[in-house]
Amino acid sequence: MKKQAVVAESGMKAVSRQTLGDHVYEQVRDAIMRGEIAGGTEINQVDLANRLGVSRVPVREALRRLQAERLLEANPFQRFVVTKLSSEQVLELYDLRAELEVFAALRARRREGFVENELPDARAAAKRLKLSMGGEEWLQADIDFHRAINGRDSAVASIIDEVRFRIYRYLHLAEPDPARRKEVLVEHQAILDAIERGDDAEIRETIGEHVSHTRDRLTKLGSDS
Amino acid sequence: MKKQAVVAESGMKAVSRQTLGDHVYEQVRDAIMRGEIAGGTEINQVDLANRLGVSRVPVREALRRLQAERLLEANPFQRFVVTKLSSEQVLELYDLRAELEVFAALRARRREGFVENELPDARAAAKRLKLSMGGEEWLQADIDFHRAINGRDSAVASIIDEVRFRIYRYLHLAEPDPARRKEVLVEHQAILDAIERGDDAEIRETIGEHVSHTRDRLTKLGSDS
DNA sequence: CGACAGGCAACTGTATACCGGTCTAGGATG
DNA sequence: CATCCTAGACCGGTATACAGTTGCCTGTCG
Repeated sequence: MKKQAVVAESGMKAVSRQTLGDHVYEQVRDAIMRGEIAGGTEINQVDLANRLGVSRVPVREALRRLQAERLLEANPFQRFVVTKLSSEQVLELYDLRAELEVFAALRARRREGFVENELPDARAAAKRLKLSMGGEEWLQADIDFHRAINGRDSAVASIIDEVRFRIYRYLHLAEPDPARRKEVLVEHQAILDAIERGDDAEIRETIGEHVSHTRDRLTKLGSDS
Repeated sequence: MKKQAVVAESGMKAVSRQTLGDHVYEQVRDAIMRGEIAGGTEINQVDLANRLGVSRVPVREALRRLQAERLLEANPFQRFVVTKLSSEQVLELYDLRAELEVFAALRARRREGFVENELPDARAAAKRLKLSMGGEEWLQADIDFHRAINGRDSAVASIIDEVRFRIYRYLHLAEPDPARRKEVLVEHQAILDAIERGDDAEIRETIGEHVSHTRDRLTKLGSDS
């Protein structure tokens, strides 16, 4: 337990350090997103701290952050609980995300340097998607794709991320189907083309298509918590 | 300093307790929103803890929450800094809020019980606005109005709140002008009418008007941090 | 046999003391 | 004058302690 202030010793480029709190935050967030911790689960701080080999303080800070992002709720008697979304809420957030993605894409395209920086990244992510049709990498590539067309480090992009975090584990259910994945590739390409062409209406339409298709799948998967 | 776990002794209805961390969170958040702590200001945890009469632990938790909401920025081993937004960022967030408000209003109106619950609240808030043309209460009434038409406890509403928190202190500048306030009243009434009538296009338009007017004022106020 | 009071264990929120790491202002040094 | 160095100031993190809640377990009593 004497591993205090662990500094990433990689290159001389990684300026941004990570605190233990950051680490805990990511671990828990990812576990929730992957669905490894079911909605409604209570979180035991001491247990979590032990499991991650840290003390309660960084754990609590991480949990507070997750609370602020609404991945956790504080239940009546001050216990953190993994937020459980009703299917209505999932759909609401999903629609919201669609709205935000369109908004972000339209703005990103107009930004200085988008064509030189983000667009190639989006293309690369689309390519990676094509390559990993069945693999683990698929979801990450999907995320990267959307992040690229949202315009990185814009305010909207960070909010989209937040929404994504909240619904990710429910989306999970809708995606692994190979047939659907093939469709996704086509839809992504359509979005890319639209952005490349710079046609606002077309951007709006293609993103809308993409999102509403996934939405339909979510709806079909029915209404368990 | 023996005021631990202070329970609200009001009715037997107030189930939710407030932790000291909640208190710190609100204090700091409101101070930032009111512009009492300028953007770029560094925050000293010990100092803040002393000033509020609590220990460092709840302070740190509160700051982490504010970090998650992007009212503060943190780099490890440096101080928390009050986020400073460029005028572009303010405008981006403002446009985003417009988008979100329309989205939220359209959805809220369709919801069961909206006409019976939120709509009257919106009317009441509009009335309070009319009464407090110059007063302190104005801003609170404005907030209440928007919250009501956003549909309380929807997911979108909470995100709108978050956006509002971030830009509030900049909006501040645009509003106190009496002439503008009179306009706001008219615009609010138009929104209310549109919602009451349930005409989607009109809702979209009236909210868009309202928001873009404020936006214009923000733009005119120029680009200081 | 069931209801109920008391007690105990498990947790949380908070406080306090303390440590090592990091950043920075300002003085010493060349 | 630029550069280096150093002494706080401050932060992230650990360990520990303690009060207040809650839920559960249990023994008692009707």
